[in-house]
Amino acid sequence: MYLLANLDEPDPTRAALLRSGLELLAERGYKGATTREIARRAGVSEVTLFRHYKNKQTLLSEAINRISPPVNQALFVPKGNLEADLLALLEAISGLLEFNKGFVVRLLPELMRHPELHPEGPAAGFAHTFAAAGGFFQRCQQMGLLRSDESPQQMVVAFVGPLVARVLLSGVWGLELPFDLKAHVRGFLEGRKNG
Amino acid sequence: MYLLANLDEPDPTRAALLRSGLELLAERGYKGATTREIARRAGVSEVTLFRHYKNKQTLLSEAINRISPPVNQALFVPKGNLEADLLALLEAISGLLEFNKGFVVRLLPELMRHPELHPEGPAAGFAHTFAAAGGFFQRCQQMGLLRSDESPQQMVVAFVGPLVARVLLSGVWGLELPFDLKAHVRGFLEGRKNG
DNA sequence: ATAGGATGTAAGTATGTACTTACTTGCTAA
DNA sequence: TTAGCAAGTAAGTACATACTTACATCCTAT
Repeated sequence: MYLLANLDEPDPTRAALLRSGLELLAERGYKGATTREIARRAGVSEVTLFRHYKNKQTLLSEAINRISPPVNQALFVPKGNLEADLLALLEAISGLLEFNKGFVVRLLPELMRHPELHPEGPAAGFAHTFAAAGGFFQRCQQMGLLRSDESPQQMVVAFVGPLVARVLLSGVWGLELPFDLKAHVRGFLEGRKNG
Repeated sequence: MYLLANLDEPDPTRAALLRSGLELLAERGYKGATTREIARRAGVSEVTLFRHYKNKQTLLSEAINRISPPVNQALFVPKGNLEADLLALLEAISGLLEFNKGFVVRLLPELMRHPELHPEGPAAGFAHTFAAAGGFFQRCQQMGLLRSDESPQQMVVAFVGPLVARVLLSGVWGLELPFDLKAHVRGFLEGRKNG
């Protein structure tokens, strides 16, 4: 069960197939996600899978195009206390990444290998979330809370990037690095705040 | 041809097999890296592959355990001008990541999926490089150049993490974010330097 | 010259996988 | 009660893959 997989499919059979297809794609890759196992994990027969989707690629492609990361939009609006706002944002993203770490790290590269699975370009959900974070920093700059000698996008990378790196290092090499969110906010902020 | 794949194998047939095995593992995943294609790309017959390695897993496992990232060790010693030292370090790591980005992003998750390929734990090369970067920051703290309210490891993550994240975002979603190394050093340093 | 070692070619085995066809079962709506 | 729809079971097809066996060829060192 992954937070990122918010699939929105009323038919329970199709929903189960989409979900298990996505899980297996992340766990075992495109070739490793066999139709037999997708069906088994969804609790239906393999024949039923092929009655609902004309082939494996169609099923997985549909599942991927329905992913959307549920980040609370309110967090992208600065409320005044910058340090508190940043910490809340960082905690939300960190929690989401932590909860979905296996999923994120394994699924994304599989999508790189199989562009035919997302022909409409980068999944809309991710691009949107990223843009929202950029908007947050831009607003902080306009309000004079942050200096403007770095682009908002660069700030997103500098602020959130370490979390992504940590997920990778932990997932791949088992390197569980201590990382204190408050200290990161402090270091980030002291190097960028105005006045 | 990847910088990260510094395989050190004198026998040319074995070297070619290790290299093409590693490339295909990154490009197509474990299942997608077929012995037929590994042999073809190495310029030998499939039978020769099995004469040198008892099976596919042994070949790929050996290839993985020989990877070592060639980072110049001298860069991990602070020379005095902290801003210049950090920039040099960041540029070296950034260049290495950029040059190998497809490789890094695709190979690492494949290793997560197949722990049997690196049974001895995290590949020595990576762990060593990471520890060296931690040592750099620790020395800076001892010399009084950086504050000590963050651990050296946390500093590594905050400093290098954004580069890793950028490689991921660019490779997976095609999001080419501008990222100015000098500005990152400045922001990082201003939030952490002493005095 | 020749023996040994590394390689190639041809063929084959066993298995797994995507996908199909034919027939049966059970639930639901008229 | 019954027609129809969604699902299951059983079996099979066609193909790819990991790995093997048997035999021929070439190059090199003695």
